[in-house]
Amino acid sequence: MSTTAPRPHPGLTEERLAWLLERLVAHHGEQHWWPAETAFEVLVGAILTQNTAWSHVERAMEQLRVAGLLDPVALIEADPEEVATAIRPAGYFNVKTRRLRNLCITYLQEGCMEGMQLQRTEALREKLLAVNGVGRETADDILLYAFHRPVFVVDAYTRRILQRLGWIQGDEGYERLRGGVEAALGPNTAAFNELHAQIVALGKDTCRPTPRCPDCPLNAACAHAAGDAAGPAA
DNA sequence: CTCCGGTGGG
DNA sequence: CCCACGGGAG
Repeated sequence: MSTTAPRPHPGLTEERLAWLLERLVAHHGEQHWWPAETAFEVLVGAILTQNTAWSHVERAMEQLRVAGLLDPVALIEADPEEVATAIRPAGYFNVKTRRLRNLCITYLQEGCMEGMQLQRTEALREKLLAVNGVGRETADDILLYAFHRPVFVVDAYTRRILQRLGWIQGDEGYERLRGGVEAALGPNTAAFNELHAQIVALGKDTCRPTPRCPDCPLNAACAHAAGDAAGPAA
């Protein structure tokens, strides 16, 4: 029947993911994402945070707010140079200016939050992906954190952490990993919300490119901390 | 695979 | 000083 839904990932079990979420919440406390004022700001933040630290996004958002540009119509009608200047701290300011504009146009065409909320998740996802500048992760950020749909967001941190744990290979496709987590935890918006936020926190603070395993709340069960790091290392 | 990019941390 | 950052498009 479904040709788009990948089969569940064997290494991603409900037990493991529930354990992961519990351990991370115990270590960081609840993250209660998304850190934005309004649902529209979630869409803006989702573009601005592409390959960019959130601290820089916050400054860009504040400058948009001050300039009166934190509004879909204002963003579309504004001089692109003014938008680019406002979001400069977030980097990629020229591409992101175009992407914000593209997203705002679709947002208005689709009837803003009210109109889009009426659509089924898969249809809405396709509409978001059709926007130039919105890829799978950005679309899923929006679906989960603005529309509260039970969609799990896979990012670079997710891959790195799950791979080091030894639960996945690491080269699986995006949809495979998303589907794997979703199948294991069931359609649970609150769990997907918190798990992704916790994964980001761990990826930033502990499970970094050079991992700080001694400080990691997962090290007792982690293949990487146990020394199973892949590669020809001695 | 390459480009887009300012900013804070190591 | 270098590098990594809630990615995506051409």
